[in-house]
Amino acid sequence: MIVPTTKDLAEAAGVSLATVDRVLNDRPNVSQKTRDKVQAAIEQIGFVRNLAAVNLLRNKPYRFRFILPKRGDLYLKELIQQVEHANKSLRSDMTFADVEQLDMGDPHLVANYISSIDPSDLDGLAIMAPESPPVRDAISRLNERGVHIVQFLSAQENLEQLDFVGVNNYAAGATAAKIVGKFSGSKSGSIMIISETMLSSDSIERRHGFDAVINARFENLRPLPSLETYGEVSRAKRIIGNQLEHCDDIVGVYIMSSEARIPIEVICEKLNLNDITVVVHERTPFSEAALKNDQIDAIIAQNPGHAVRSALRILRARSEAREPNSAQESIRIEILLDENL
Amino acid sequence: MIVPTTKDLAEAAGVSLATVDRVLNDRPNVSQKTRDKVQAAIEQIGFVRNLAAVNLLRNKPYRFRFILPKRGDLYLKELIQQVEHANKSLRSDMTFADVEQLDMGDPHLVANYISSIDPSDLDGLAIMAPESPPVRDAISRLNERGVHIVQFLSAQENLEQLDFVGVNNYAAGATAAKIVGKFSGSKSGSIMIISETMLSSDSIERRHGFDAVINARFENLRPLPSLETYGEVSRAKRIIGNQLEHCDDIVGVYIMSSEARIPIEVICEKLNLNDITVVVHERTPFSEAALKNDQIDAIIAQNPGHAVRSALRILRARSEAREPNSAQESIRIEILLDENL
DNA sequence: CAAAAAATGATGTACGTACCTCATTTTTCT
DNA sequence: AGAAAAATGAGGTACGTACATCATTTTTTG
Repeated sequence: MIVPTTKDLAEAAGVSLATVDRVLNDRPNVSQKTRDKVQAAIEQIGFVRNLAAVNLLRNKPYRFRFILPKRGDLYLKELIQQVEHANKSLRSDMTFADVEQLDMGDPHLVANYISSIDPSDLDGLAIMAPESPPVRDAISRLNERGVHIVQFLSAQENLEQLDFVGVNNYAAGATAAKIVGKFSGSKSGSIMIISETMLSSDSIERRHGFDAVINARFENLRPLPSLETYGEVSRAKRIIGNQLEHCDDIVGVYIMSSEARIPIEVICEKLNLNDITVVVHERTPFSEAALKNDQIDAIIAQNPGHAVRSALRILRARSEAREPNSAQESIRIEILLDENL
Repeated sequence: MIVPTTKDLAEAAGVSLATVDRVLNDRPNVSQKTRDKVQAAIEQIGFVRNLAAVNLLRNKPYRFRFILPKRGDLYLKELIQQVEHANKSLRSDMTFADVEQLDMGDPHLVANYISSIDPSDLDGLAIMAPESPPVRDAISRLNERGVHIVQFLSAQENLEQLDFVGVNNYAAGATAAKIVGKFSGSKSGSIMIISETMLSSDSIERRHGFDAVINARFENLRPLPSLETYGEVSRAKRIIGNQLEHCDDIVGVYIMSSEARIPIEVICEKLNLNDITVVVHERTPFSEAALKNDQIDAIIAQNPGHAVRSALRILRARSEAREPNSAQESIRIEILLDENL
C-alpha cells in the first residue's frame, strides 16, 4: 500500500513541490486556479499530511501545567498520579505536564499565580479552581497572552468559550438522586446530604440536579439541608451528629464532594450504613473498599485518568491549532456498583 | 526547554553516535560496560526516543481490519461507523482500518476467510465472532503467521494469550441483575430474560452473572428461562407471547443481546413497560429513545467508539512491538440512566 | 510594448532516528 | 608476540514536511 506524499501530490496536480507547499501552508502568491487544481488533486489521490513528519519538523516541546488544590484527600492524590503518569508516557510525544498545587481558599493568590505565568514558559494550563471573579479574569488575561486553557473538572462562570473537561454536575446530581430514589424502594424518609462546601458551583449544581429528580419522581423522600464539613473531622462529627439527633428517619445519604472518606467514617459511628442507600462521588481506594463491603451502594465517578488525558489532548490540539476531537473528549458520568467495579 | 537527542546522549555517555545506536537498538558487538554507561546516561539526562522521528523513519502504513457480523441492527451500524471514523482520523498516523462483514452463522466460512488472509496485506485483525473451534484455530494460525489479533467484544475460548477488547460479560450480567433487583424494590415476581441466541459465550456468561446476583441478593425475584429470538420478529412474537400467557407476575425484563429493538417492540404490544424494570445492553438510537420515554430503565453499555479506538491502539502497539497501555485500554461496563445519558 | 507585479519552479536545509558501510582501535586467544 | 575477534568510531543516506532563497515564467498594468 502506497501512501501519497507531497511529491505525489505535486505530480498529480501538475505543479511543482513549491506550489504544493504554498497551497498546503496557505502562503501568498498562488492563483485561485492553481489552488483549486491542488485541492482537487488532494481529494483525488487522498493526500493527508504525514503527522510524524510535521511533528518532527516542528520539534517543539509542549509544556502543560495542571493547577490543582493544595488540600484534598484521595481523589486529588489520584489526579496528581495521573498527571505524573501521563507526563512519563507522553514524553516521547514531546508533551510535558506538571502539577502546581495552590491554596484555593485564597482566590487572589490563585489569580496572582496565574497572572505571574510567563507565556514563553508554558503552552497550556488546566485549571481546577473554585469559581471566583479574580481567578476568572486572570485566566482570561493569560489566555489572551497566548496560553491555552482548559477548565478542569470545575468551570468558571462566563468562560464558556474556553474548553472544559469534566462532567455536567447537574446531571451528576440527578443521577445520584435517581439511584438513591430507586434503591430506596418504597421506603419513606429523609436523605442526608453532605458536602465539603456549598460555595463551589459544582456542589450547587449537583444539589440542584439532585433535588430536581427527587422532587419530581420520589415524593416519599425528603432531602435535608446540605451539611458542610469544610474537610474537618471534628466539624463533620458535630454537624452530622447534630442532624442525626433531630432526624431519625434517614433512608439515604448523598455525599456531594469528591472526598467521601471523612463523612463516611463519621456516619459509620452512628448509623448502620448497610440498611440505607449511600451514594458518593469519585472512585478512590476508600470508596472502592466501601462499595465492596456494602457500606455504600454506588459511586458517581468521572475517571481521573480520562480527564487528565483528555485535558492534555485538548491542550495539545489547541497548541497545534487543530480542533480537538470533541466526540472523544466528553467525560462520562460513570455509575459504579459493586458489580461493575 | 531542551529535549535531549541521541547526539546529546552520545556526548553524555562519552561514546559515539554509532554506539548509542547499537545500544538503543540492541545490536551486537557492544561490551556490557558500554551498555551500562549508555543506560546510565539515558537515566541521567532523561533521554526518550522521539516518536515522530521513529515513525517517520519507519514510514509504514499499518493496515487493520475489523471482522464483524453481517447481520445485526443498530449497534452493529454504530460499530461500523466508528471504524470508518477512526480510519479517517488516523490516516495522518499511517493507520488504516476497514470492516469485513461475515455470516457468523457459518463458522467454516469465517474460518476460511481468516485462513485466506495474506499476512503481507494486513498487519492486524480485530475479530468479533462467536466462539467456535475452527474459528479459534484459524485465528491461532493467522497469528502465528505474523498478523496481530485482537478479540473484539467477544472472546474465543483458550485464546487468553491474545489481546481482548471488551467487557467482562459475567460482570455485565451481574450489573444488570443488581439494577433489576434494586429497581424492583420490594416487589416479587418473575424476570423475563431475552437473548438473540444462547449459543454464544457472551450470552451464557451474562446469564450466569445475572443469575448469581439475583439468587444471592434478591430472593423475591425469579429469573425465567432464556428466550431466544434468533433476531426474527415473528419468532420473538411467538415465544414472548407464549411466555406471557403462562406467566402473569413479570416485574422485570433483561435483554442480554446487544440489539434490543425487536424484543422491546414486541413486548411493548403486550405489556406496559412503565411499570416494570427493563434493562438492556448497548446504547443505540433506539435504546436511547426508549430510556428517555421511560420504556426501559437502564442500559448496560460498552462504548463502541472506545472499543474501536482501543482495538486500534492495541494493534498499533503490537505492530510496533510496544506494550499496550493496559490501564487505558480497559473498557468499562457503563450504566446509563435517563439522567446520565 | 515595456515595466512592474504576480505566479511558479528549482533547489537546498533541517528536524531525530535507524540502518548501513568501512576504518580504526581494543581485547582475547594461542 | 602475533593473529583473530570484538568493540568502537566516523560518516553517509533516508523518511516527509516546512520553510527559505533565487531564478524563471506568466500576467497585469500604465
